[in-house]
Amino acid sequence: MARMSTRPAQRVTIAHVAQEAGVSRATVSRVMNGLATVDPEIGKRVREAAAKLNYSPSTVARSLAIGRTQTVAIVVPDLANPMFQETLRGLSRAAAREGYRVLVADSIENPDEEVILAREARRRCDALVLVSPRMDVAHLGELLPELAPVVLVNRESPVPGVPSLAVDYGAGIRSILGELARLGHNRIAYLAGPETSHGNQRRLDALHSLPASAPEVIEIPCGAMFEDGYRAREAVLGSGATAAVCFNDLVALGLLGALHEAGIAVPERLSVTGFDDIPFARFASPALTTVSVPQTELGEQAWARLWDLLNGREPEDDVVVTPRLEARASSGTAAAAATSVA
Amino acid sequence: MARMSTRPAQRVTIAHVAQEAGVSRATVSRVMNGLATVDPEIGKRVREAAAKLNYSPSTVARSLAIGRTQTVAIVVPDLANPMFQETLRGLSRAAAREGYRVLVADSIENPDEEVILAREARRRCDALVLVSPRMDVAHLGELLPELAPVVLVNRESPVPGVPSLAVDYGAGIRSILGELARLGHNRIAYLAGPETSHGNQRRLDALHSLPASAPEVIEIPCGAMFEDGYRAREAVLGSGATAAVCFNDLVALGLLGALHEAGIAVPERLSVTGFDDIPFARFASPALTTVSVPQTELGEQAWARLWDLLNGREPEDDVVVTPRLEARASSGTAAAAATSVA
DNA sequence: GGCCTAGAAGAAACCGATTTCTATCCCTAG
DNA sequence: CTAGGGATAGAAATCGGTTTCTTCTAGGCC
Repeated sequence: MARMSTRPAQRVTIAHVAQEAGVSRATVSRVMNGLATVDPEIGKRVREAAAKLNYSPSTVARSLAIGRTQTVAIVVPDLANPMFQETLRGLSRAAAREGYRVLVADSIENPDEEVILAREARRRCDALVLVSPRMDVAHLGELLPELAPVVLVNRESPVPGVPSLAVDYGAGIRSILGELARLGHNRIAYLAGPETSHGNQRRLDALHSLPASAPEVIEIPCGAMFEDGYRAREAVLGSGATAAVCFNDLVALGLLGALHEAGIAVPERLSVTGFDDIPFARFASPALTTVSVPQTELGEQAWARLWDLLNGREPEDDVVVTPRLEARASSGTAAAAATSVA
Repeated sequence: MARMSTRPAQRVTIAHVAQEAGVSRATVSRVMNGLATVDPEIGKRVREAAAKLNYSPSTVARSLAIGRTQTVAIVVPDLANPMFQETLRGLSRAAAREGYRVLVADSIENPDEEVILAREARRRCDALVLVSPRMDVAHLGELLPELAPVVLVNRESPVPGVPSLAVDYGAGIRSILGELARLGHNRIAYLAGPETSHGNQRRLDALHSLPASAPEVIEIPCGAMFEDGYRAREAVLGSGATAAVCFNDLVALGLLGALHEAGIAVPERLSVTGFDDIPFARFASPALTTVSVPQTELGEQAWARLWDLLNGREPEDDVVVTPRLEARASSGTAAAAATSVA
């Protein structure tokens, strides 16, 4: 049987080591944790016994005894999204420096599942990071206290004492629109994100409260993924807009791909902008004009807040990140684009 | 104190619920797990007590008692790499269907750290997935038995009984070279990946064992990331090659970006190919010619193997995926490109 | 009506660590 | 010479569940 060769030996516990070394379990524990003063001779004997038996302590038993798992969970709406991957990475690397590990839970854009997942994930871990929760504010307000310690990313906290690292989506949208206005665009298409997305709501709020002098904005329902942007080409072209402001970079890149296939010059006939500044944005051709959200850093900041909370310290103040405009080649002056209007 | 509002109430244990319902802890456990036959009246009382106290069982204690954590770990060399993100996603979603969660560990391309991480991660979880381990084959062979149940992704297993999901990198490279040869290229640059990457070794092996009729290959040290490809432009142009075969899609896209900035036409003056077919490849402009590795599916397959192992079943046979050529717009016929040679 | 059995719930052991409490030993100081 | 004190290591309680074993009750059958 091939499997036999890989079957691990019967688990070695602290009791086995204690017996082998001829000491009590307490002493083994002390030696393994380098605690108290233990006779060097005994310490040596214990370590040798542990090595001989290839002992490795049970993390689960240890967690139960000390009341900590040294693990935090992160709940994201969609693991396929580069933004959430960045947050995960930032969190994971920052937490690792403190010896903590990260458990991931992917709600697959399902707000109900999200609530269940968050509860369940929290029970397994010492703390929780909720990224862009899709649940409505009522659920969120109800849930947060029982999830504490918890940190919100990409959304404001409705509960005092729950730190949040938010992004000023409105400012981001306004800086993009400002840039496009400067370039002479006065008819702009907005490719909207998922309706459940809090970030999309904020972008829409910003669009709806623009001064009268701002460019006209046509809203086109779209989505959050490549494919959504790719499929939106005709809707955008049909709108007569000279620029397309996309919900995020993925949508923008999808649209760019579709435009390229149709031989439509960017930015000559249509300017395209994204949101987030994912790593690919800079390397797209044409390089994508977008606003940068330092998502990796938000992941690291989330860890810093959690670490404060876990140590009973008052966490640092909430942060509202203002995205920075990254004007690149995919946006240009609104020129003869009007010819595409009927 | 703002923090007070978020401090969770003293943990509610099964003993509290038992007392509240006036039954034993054993009965509460039976009710919570829907086991055995419990008097409906008592069941109701227990459930009410649990609800009233807002009881949620300790996963840690439960794990210790039943000897399972319902968690698996995945160790990747670099969380920033879309390929590994895909594997993670496939694994996470497949495991979730069985009620399992995933712990991530990022070795940041450090083979020593990788060994430590793998051991540590395994202790916390029921099983382990090692993705593209960078450690040498001796370490790997030594480590795998003690990590079992474990599954390898992107690398063959040197230990019988440890399932592996490998990619036939050689076949991938050969199909790319075949396509380029067909297009008339006879001087090709290979932008090599990290030296510790097993996948890179395999690609090199394939390149070194080509028939004499194959195109000439110039090897250029590069890397695995965007930036590496971006920086490689001059080396590629200086080599006089008419096509650049890149270690992976990231490198290819970085190179494409650099070429675009320099106004060098792709594929007219230089054909560029990638490896992996990450989601962005199709949407790049020009769309990237590459070979597809179904990494999400490998993640799902990894879960299937682990699930078999966890249930004492013989896992399905190892898989060696042959990447499929995706000929797109970034490769074309080798034409007047020879003019770039001195 | 009495005996046997099945079923339901409690008591207690267990999972594998940590940690408090206690007992012992040895050394020093009065 | 003995009481006090500090250092070590063992015994036992604890963490919060699960599960085996035991007890008790009630129902069925002769």
